[in-house]
Amino acid sequence: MDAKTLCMGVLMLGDASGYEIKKQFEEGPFAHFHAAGFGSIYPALNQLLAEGRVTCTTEIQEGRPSKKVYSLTEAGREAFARSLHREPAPDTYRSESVFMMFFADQLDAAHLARVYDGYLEAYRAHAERMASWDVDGRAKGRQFVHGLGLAIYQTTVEFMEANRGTLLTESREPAQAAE
Amino acid sequence: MDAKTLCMGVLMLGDASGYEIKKQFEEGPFAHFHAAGFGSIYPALNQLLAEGRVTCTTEIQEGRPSKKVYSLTEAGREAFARSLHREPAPDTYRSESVFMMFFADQLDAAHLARVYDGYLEAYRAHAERMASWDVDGRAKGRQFVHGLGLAIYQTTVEFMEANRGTLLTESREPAQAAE
DNA sequence: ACTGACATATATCAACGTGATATATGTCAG
DNA sequence: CTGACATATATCACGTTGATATATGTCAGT
Repeated sequence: MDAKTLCMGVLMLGDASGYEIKKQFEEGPFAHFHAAGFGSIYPALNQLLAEGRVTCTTEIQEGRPSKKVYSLTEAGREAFARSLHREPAPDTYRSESVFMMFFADQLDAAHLARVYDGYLEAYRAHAERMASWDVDGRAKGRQFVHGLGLAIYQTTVEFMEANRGTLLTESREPAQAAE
Repeated sequence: MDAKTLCMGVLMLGDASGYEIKKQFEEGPFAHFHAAGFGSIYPALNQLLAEGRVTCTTEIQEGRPSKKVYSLTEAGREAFARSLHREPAPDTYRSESVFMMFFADQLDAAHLARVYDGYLEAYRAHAERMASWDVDGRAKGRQFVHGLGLAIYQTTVEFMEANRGTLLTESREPAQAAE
């Protein structure tokens, strides 16, 4: 999915600046199944502007730098709908942490414990944050995606809590406290 | 994780050609948590060769094109161990299908059903393929990663089977047979 | 009053990876 | 003998990633 479609998707939920779009991919409803950085968002917004798919208004704020707020045009909504009807590319999932856990035998016990507990903690935080969202009254697609993401996060946390002992050799060395 | 480390990881399990390394990321034990294409594998192998981390032997085969089989050197094994002890980058997961499902309201019923069932079928196939692997006697990291991947695939399949009706409007239109 | 840490905000760029394409050998079914 | 498929290596345009630069303003500590 190209950055332009991703930006249009966020703008379908409401007007936003480049900075706010990035936050949607970090903390918002898209966070668990897609990402985007400034390096792709800003060029994408400029292209969308040149193509007439968004309009841009500079908003002067008090106590903060000004921001450029982008808004989808009718042409933008149509282009987005067309993008949604293409064939989806296969999922990609990449985890350096899991790659490391795969080679647990080659790892220092302390490093393995740090990676493991860091990973578990990150997923626990994701699961808790998602569980706290209220999706009542939202579009059914959004509710479905929320439920699916939550189920996957919870499964991961449960599996890792249940199998921690099988991977980490419970040593009494001072490698215990995760940094 | 850079392509060089990924290639070294595969070579830790045994000598392989570039083509075989790619297959490991498509069908092998790494398939569900990392990917790599020819465009990154071949340059990575050439760099590893130049750095003395692998050796290369051309194997002439009957009934098939010759292949270049790569083998880790001691320096390669050490470099790999160092890579494993760096801080892991956060996971990235990206799914165009889930992005589309998020916007279910904006989709044709036929397209939505096709995306949904295609996705479910793909995950069912992954789950079945992984369930058929025998990991007894393998390294404990490998067993752990296998169990985690399987749990996630199964959760996804179960969630999608249980919630299909909530997202797809069960119409009696001829949009039924998925292409 | 000053410092450092943090949050908001836009923008750019080298380095890297993706996905498509080219090339070549050989099998197998129709 | 044609087309589809699998094996096998290689390259390249394009887009993304992750780091860096720039700037404004708040807040807590010294």
